[in-house]
Amino acid sequence: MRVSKAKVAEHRNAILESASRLFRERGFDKVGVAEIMQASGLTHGAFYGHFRSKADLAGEACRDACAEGLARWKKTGDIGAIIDHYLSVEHRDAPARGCAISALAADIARQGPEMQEGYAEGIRRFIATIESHLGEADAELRHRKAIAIFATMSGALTLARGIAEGDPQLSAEILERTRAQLRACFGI
Amino acid sequence: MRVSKAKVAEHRNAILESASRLFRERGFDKVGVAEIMQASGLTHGAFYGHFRSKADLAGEACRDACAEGLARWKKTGDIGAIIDHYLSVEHRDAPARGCAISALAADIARQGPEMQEGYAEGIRRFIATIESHLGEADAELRHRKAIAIFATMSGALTLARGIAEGDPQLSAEILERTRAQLRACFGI
DNA sequence: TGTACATCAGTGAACGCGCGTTCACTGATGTAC
DNA sequence: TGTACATCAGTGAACGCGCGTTCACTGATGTAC
Repeated sequence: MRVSKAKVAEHRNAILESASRLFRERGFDKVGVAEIMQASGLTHGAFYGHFRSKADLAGEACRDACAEGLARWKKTGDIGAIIDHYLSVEHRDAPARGCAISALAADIARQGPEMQEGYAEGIRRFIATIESHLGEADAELRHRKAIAIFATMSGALTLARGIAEGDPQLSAEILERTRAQLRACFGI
Repeated sequence: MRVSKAKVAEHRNAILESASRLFRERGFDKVGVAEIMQASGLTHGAFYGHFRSKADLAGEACRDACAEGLARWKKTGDIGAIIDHYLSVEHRDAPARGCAISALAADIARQGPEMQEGYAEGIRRFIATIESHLGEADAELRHRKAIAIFATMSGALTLARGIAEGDPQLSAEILERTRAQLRACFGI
């Protein structure tokens, strides 16, 4: 049955939110259209009234998740606090509400260039945000440092997540040591 | 038709090799049993004479790929050379023959603890190998540095791979800047 | 060494399953009068 | 404002497809004599 225009917009947002959450949690391929729609309180058939395809939704959900993460970073304001949260056990265990870049990296690498472009834009913005928080005067050096910091953060998080259940001790150690090393290396 | 014992061993090795290569290239879920068997010169039906399941093969292939990478690192002997190769465009574009930790991280995170354990063991060994190449005298600090270096390397490679097609310029930049920053930071 | 037979690796058809996607239908919404 | 009708968001059955896995069969290998 037909629903009001306000409801349509609500439903679209619900689908995007569910997808953004579920994709980060389990990856594009492990989440079905039907599951996303159920999580949104709808049936699978209604999906194609909102999005052209699952891939189309993935692109939008990815962009949304990036924007959400950036907004949180910008609100925090302090690079030390950002790193501490990023490399925390809490962030490791809650990918659904965490950094999209880290959670979706592997999935994106296997998508087409179109989708990678949006993702690259996200990476650029995250790096720029780190840059804006660094005390380094030399712009060139500041850029280089920001790239390395982001690579280190996302790398450590990915490693920690990969063994969170299989070797929780090493997982926590990677997060903790990387945090300490980043602080020491960049005087944060 | 029955084949000789030597052939059986050959076939098993061929399956492991194909799987190790294909899994790193495209991930566990994007490679089918039939494709692996075809790449090994066999038909899909013969698979279950060699392995209990696809998951079973994934575990063995992952262990093999880790061992292969470690052997290469140990042969290189110089941490600067290891980093330069790891963060090269060549390595980025050849995941099939590259570091298994980086290529399989996302897949492993979604597997059971059993598989994660073998993977964690691989990470430990890679970190230990980096440690053995560092000039740092303090053991504690050496360990910390090795963890951070490995996190940085794998993180930068993952980011670079995620946007290799969508933004090749940023992709190459991430590799290059991270290389320079690692050398500067750790005096390599 | 030669022969007869049991073993078993490999083949290819078939199975059940879940997936993305389509579509005829339903009934509430929005609109024209 | 009230009514009659066109619109269209949502439903749920159905589709085709590819996947992991099973299994009856084949025929070369390995073995017992």
